[in-house]
Amino acid sequence: MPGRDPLLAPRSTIGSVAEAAGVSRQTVSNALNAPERLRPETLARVQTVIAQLDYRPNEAARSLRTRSSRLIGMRVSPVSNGTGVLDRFLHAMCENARERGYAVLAFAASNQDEEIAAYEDLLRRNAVDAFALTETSRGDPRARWLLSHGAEFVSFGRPWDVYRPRHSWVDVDGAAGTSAAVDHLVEQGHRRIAFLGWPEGSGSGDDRHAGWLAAVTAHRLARTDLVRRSEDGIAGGEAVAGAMLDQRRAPTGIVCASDTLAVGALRAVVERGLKPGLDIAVTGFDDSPIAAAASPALTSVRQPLETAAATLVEVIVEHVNGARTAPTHVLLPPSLTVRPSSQR
Amino acid sequence: MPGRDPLLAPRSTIGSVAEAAGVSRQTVSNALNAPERLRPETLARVQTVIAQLDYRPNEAARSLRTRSSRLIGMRVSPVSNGTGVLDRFLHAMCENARERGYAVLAFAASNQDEEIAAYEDLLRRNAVDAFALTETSRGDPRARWLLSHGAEFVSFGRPWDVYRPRHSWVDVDGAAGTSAAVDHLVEQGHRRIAFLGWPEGSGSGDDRHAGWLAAVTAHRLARTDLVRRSEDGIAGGEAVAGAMLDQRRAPTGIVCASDTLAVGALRAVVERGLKPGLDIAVTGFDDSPIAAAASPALTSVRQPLETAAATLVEVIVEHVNGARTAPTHVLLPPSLTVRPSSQR
DNA sequence: CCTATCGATTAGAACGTTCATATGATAGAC
DNA sequence: GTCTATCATATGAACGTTCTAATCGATAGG
Repeated sequence: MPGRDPLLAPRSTIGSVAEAAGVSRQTVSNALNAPERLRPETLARVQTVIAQLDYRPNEAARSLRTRSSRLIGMRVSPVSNGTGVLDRFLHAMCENARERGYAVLAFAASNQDEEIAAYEDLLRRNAVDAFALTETSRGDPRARWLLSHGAEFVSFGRPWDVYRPRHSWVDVDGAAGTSAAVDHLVEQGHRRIAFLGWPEGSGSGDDRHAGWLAAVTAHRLARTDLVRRSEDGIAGGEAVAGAMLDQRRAPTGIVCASDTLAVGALRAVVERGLKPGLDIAVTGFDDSPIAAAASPALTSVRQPLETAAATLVEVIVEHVNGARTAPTHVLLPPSLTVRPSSQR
Repeated sequence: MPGRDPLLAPRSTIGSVAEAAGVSRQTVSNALNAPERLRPETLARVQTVIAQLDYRPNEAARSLRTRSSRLIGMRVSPVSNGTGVLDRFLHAMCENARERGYAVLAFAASNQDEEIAAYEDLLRRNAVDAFALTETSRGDPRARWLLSHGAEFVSFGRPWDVYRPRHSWVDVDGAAGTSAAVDHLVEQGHRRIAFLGWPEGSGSGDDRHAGWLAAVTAHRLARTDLVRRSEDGIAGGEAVAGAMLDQRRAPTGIVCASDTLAVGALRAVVERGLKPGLDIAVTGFDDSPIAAAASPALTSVRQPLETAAATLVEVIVEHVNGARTAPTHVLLPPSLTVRPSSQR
């Protein structure tokens, strides 16, 4: 750590390093960017001086010359839904980006139009090299815009309405998650297993429903009268799950599309004097903090966000530096965090 | 929106705008940065051309020349404690930064040493203009390092161990929050009100305890045997609150230093066959998603994070552009979100 | 009418890096 | 011994902006 105040001390540049090492600026540049071009002894000498002066290349100058900022743009959502999924994802993105010499530029936008305007602004200003797209939806205009403007990006989430997407994506297999939840409930001896999800039309919501349906079919279980839908929210989950518990052939297990719906379902179970876990098993999705805080603690599908972010950063960086051109699609399996809400 | 692919089309520069408008580059620069220097008709002409070509200044070139990146660095925490406080804060930072032409560079660091190394790296690379410091603690080495290296920064959180800090900070008055919680419980008719907090030594934890103590004293309530401490966590809160409920003169209200502890306390209440809200009132801190999801929903102290972020960005930007030199200290009052856990 | 002052605009350099190309040295082939 | 190929390093230009200082024209004062 240098003892000098960097604002008062004259900053070291590639020129001062070159002078001190008795080589040209280009040789210093090569020492950093293409060390194999230097004779070992020259390399060692330059590296010593770099270390002594604690030199770091000026990012703006590098960026101006190479037209690359080594920044990945990512919108941070205005509506925090409380699951913390995107925050975990953002953190993992930062870690992985850092390992590759990149950083993450976080920006806010209150809707998709504003987000696209921010894309355009950041691109034209040469402020970012690429974007990470999150919260993809059906008919998402953002991917279309980025594609038509030749911008580099990778989405976290599949483009649900495109058969053969021309851009890379990384996603978690939500259907596998709800299937695993059904499998787990079957192991616990349940035979009537319901699905509590969101209104039809959302890509990930329909995917989670499909996973339930596939598993229930594979286990040859009943599936009529066992699907209910509600907007995300505790109150909605409570109402809809309650109605289902009151029906003639009530389920003994409820697989939910979110932790919030699952907490609502748990409330409905308790209100009716039933024992959650013992009488009625409930599972959630995302393994958010409220899953661990619920009473009883909630079994939940956990997304491998760290792996997803690592993959996404890797693909983005390779797209940016040209090492990868073809669209890449990666689907990761989630895991099930088992807690008392589904155990007898 | 331009119909052209920005990667294929030749990008417009300040030079192409100048040519098209029949003025010099500097005049275009002035049109953007000091419009008052231009004759109104010249300004209008240049602005028209800028709009036609949809010109945006290259950020790297600007940054190189002015030595300012218009980026605010902020570490995103590796350990997400699940409250979502810092995520709400980050989002609010992004929004306010954007309004002032700044953006937020998010970076990861797994401990304070690594965080300081990241500061040094970003500063020497001229990658950021300033930092927002979060999660301040007693004996925090980060502020000292930044001060001694002449870096601009504002901390979210007071430096608890410094009498007259030489840097600006913005914070939320945690003591006022726990005081408000006590006042509220008194209004609900409670007389024995306990405090459930963290082990002594953390700045914000001690502050929250002080607020409880002040309010309890002001109301002339008992305070012996009414303070318990535990590491943050549901299990810890449950154990410690349970022990307190079992004691001879048990409290009827429990003010907690976090939502997690409060959820634990609620469990202890329910386990003993007592009615939360009716028999024993519980309050949390941070109004995190688990407060709304708890059963019964948890009364909690809510921090004005949006205001805090707006203030912090304003102070940072003024420090950076020299409009403010003296350290500024802003303490914001929190509010109490009242829910069933504290109501009869 | 000459000069001083002021406002609007321009010219050229500078920021610190990397790119494309040139140079010099060394070694191998004939 | 010269010619070529190859490797290591150096040279000068370029990236796109803003800074400093200069220029030009108009207005006012003597």
